[in-house]
Amino acid sequence: MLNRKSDNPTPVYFRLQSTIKDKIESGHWKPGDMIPPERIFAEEHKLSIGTVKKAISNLVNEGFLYRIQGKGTFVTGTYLRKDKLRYYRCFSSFDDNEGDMNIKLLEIEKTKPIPAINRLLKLHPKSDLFKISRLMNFSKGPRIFSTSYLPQKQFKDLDTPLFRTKIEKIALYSILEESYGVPTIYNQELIGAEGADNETADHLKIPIGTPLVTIEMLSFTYKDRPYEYRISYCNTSERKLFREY
Amino acid sequence: MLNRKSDNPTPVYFRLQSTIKDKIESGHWKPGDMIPPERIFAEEHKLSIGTVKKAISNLVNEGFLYRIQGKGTFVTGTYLRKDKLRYYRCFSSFDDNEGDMNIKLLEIEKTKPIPAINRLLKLHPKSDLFKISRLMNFSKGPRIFSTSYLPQKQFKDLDTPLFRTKIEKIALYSILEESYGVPTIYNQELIGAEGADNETADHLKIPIGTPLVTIEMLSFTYKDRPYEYRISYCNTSERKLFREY
DNA sequence: GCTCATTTGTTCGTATGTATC
DNA sequence: TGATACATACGAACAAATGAG
Repeated sequence: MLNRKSDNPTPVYFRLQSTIKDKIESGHWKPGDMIPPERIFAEEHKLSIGTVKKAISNLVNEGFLYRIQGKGTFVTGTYLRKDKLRYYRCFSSFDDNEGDMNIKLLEIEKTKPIPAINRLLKLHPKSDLFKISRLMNFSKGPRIFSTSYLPQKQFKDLDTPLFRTKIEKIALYSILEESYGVPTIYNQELIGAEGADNETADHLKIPIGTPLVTIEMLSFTYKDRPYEYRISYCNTSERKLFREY
Repeated sequence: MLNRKSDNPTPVYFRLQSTIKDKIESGHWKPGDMIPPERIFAEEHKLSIGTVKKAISNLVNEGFLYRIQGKGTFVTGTYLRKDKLRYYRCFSSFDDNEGDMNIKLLEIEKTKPIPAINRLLKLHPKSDLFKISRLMNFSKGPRIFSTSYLPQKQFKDLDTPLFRTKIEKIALYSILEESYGVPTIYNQELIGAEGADNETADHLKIPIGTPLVTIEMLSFTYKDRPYEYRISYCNTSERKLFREY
């Protein structure tokens, strides 16, 4: 079955990796699921245990799986990649501690397509969107005003009361993963600075024109599929945005 | 020598990893150097080749080494980690191409200690610094004004004419690695927004008060030792700063 | 262009240790 | 305690790339 020679120079362990990754990306195995033990893979594909170990440990390194000795091998969800993926943390200096944050949902509504955003999300030009506006508060008041756009078709029912209450308590990416099986694999960002406009100044309780950091974020799930476009306006007068890489 | 049992539960391959890493971090093997072949490690430490392979491939995954089939195993320099470490790229939109950049050296001089910076660089409060000011130009003019501070003691002769000409042609981190054996392992950043002050506005040829992205960066080499503090002011009106993670 | 020694890459298989339930 | 699952370690055989001669 999975055998070398013939005319395919791809290593066996690599092809096994691909078949496992496919089952994850197709949703056959979901975040948190236990996949079959190494022994089973070895028997089914007539491979040595070492080759199976290599395939799995590569997927562990790539972040798709994690292993617990004595228990099994499991599919990684976003929450486990969080260290790498978590959005900006807020610090007042390099040696500061991170501040606490809470989220207020301002609005969640269905909107008509927005050409530039539909294009970024690789959607049909006529696909409708969800628009979610939120305010992030730190100790001394509102600091980040963000608006997210998601495909309506992919995330039905996101505007029901159930989700509205969840959104203030659980990170948006957790909801999308748990309820829709869409884990976050990576993000892209464009960062700029702008003076606060009327609406943003109002939300953040600052004078119009105050310099803000703008972060446009595009989030991707399996197979490089974008699923959220977000633009955030950050008041960094008290706390700046921290990143390590 | 490297043997299990006794009363040390640490895996053998892990201890071999540590001894190799030590030789790299102490400068015994420098970026670009070839380390001894697997066979030698196996013989010297009386280990099987598989165990040596595991230790080395872990260090490859951690980014300390890279291997070329048929040639050998080599110590990684910053230039090979560049994909992960390179500073912000400039894009006008998510699907844009990266713009070209050139660097102009404004000034390189010796300065007295600056308490806040000496503390961040973990230097003695009386250690003198180098101050390097540069201007990054993109197609449509100057866009980033940055000032770096480095320990004078660690980077002697950085203000000689030889380095002055190099700094405009080669990235600063390459110079520090090649001439002083200081590769970059990771960076920390604090990001904020500010209105341009007098001096910065002058350099970037923009009105005073124009919103700019400020990036404070702390660069680390082996063993979590900071070696550079840099503050950059970025005019993002044409091109924003791009990151993927 | 070819051969050969060297070095890493792949795959196999076995035995034993250790964590979980 | 036993069954199960992953972890460590050993070692052999062959493949594939590199570079020197």
